[in-house]
Amino acid sequence: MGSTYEILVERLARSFQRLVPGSDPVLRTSERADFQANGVMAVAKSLGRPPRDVATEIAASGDLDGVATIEVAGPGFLNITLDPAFLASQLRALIGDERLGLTLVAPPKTVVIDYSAPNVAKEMHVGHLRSTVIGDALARTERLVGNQVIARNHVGDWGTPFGMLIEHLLDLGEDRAIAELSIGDLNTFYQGARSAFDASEAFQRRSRARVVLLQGGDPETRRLWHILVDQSVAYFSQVYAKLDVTLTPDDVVGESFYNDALEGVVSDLDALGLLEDSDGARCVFPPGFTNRDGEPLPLIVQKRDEGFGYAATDLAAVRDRVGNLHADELLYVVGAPQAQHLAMVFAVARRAGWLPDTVRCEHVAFGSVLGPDRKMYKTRSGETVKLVELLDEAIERAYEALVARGTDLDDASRRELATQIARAAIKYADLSTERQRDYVFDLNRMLAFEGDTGPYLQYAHARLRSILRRAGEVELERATFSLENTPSRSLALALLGWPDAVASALEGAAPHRLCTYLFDLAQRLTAFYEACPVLNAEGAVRVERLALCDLAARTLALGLGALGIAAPERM
RNA sequence: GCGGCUGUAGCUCAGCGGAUUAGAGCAUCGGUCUACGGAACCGAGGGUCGGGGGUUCGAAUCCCUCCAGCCGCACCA
Repeated sequence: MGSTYEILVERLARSFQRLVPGSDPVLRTSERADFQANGVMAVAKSLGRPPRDVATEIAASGDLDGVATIEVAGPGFLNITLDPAFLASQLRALIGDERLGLTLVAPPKTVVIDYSAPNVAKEMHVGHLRSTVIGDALARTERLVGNQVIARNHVGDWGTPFGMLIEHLLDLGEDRAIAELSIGDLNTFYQGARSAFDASEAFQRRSRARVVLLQGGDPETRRLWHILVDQSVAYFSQVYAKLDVTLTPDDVVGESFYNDALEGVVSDLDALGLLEDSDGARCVFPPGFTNRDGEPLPLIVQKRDEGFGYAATDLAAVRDRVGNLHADELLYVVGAPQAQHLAMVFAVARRAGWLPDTVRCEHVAFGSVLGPDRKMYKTRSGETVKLVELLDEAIERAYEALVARGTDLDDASRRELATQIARAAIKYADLSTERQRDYVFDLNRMLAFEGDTGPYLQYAHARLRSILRRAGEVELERATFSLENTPSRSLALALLGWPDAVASALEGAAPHRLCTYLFDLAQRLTAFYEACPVLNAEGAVRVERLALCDLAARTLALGLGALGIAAPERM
């Protein structure tokens, strides 16, 4: 069974397609009725008939009998109002349904999501926030609808900087280096390597020689490299735990993983006749890409020095994900500046036959996190801001707010709650605006308990839970859903829209649509509280109102969960 | 120069597969109620939807053009 919206579309489409095959009712929610269908005008146009005439015919078709009534309005809109009995039965069906009407994808798809991607031996900073948070929300939402998610944390664990990093590790001594890395002091380590490299030509020579050893597979060098990787991955895991992100060390499949596949990428492209030599570099020139002189733009897979560019790695990753992991969908949660590069990689992969048209492949691009000055978010001294420090500050502020409010929690619980609120604040602020936009990082606004914020939604949920706790045991199955007034009916309609909100968020890889839905739900709740006292009501009315509260609470919890945000019982 | 993204109320943002009076939050102003959790609710003011053209009965939404900001445009990933 589909959502209420889907049922309406399906039934309306019968009339529409009888008139014009392939036409769409263009069904939307409406302020004037429960739904409105805007597709009549287009149909009337192609038929050359007056729109109102066509609308009247569709209204009289009986397609919505037993479900809703249709009223013709304005130039030819169909205003649709659900029959009370149908509405009630739709709501009753949600009571025993853990997923609240959300149907599982059948058969499940395999979705590979590439996100987070920090660099080994480098601090995680705000630049990684968006990829991590958006990617994790998409992963959770995909799992919620039954898809199999394979997370790929494409960490930067290879390349010329590793010569320098390994030499620095040796200079520090293994023990000291490990100590520095294990406490997450990656900035100090990296900057130490950097300044040694900048200061000493001898160090530079050693670094270059070390790169050669690393690439040549020298066992001792590989061992040292592994130390860097393992320590970093352990640190990343701590950050993910603090953020409540589902990535694990198993999801780390770094650049180095593809090393053995790179030669194959080049030789296969060559065999396909796609490879061209340009200034000594081996390139593919996908159509439609030009450089600043209007000449074809190359995707460089092998550099003049025989080294492989990251395009080769990305192509190998596509092959692995499609060929070995059998992905039905590839999502790359990567910043907008990479748009051209990824578009070229995808284009080449398609041409090479490594990325069939049946596989959805999308660059889930996002804008930057800005500081108060609307420039890239940096510290006053111009350095990047550590992700953990950002989170710690948010936790501290949330904690203080809880203290000031005087909640009767023990300190450990208060800590935990503050952590949940802080995560909610930061994640929701990131997820709730349209991905492609830049947004200004403003803890005050994010942590506010009013307005369109994560904490507000958590609060809306906690408030419902409080009511439900006080109500005690109630047989919600007995709810009749008579929906006696506008606020309760409006709330009910929102509850029925949950599956559509999830579908829409997944379709556009757009978590903000889910945010918008949840915030709208929370707002309808406040209107509902005003008009419908719950605990003071009696009999069937009380049961119905409690049932609405229960459905709303569960919808909020499920929705927040899909975003990676906890829904605490009390606040 | 070419390409991409962004430009909607004082501020932060939805809406952009065209459709009935352009929505929300914050802020401002004015109200409500011994509160099922006042971290509340109700109401008001506030917008040439960056500018200009075009398509259409109808455009914030589609097309063209211009302006502004950010980003990308061959061997660092």
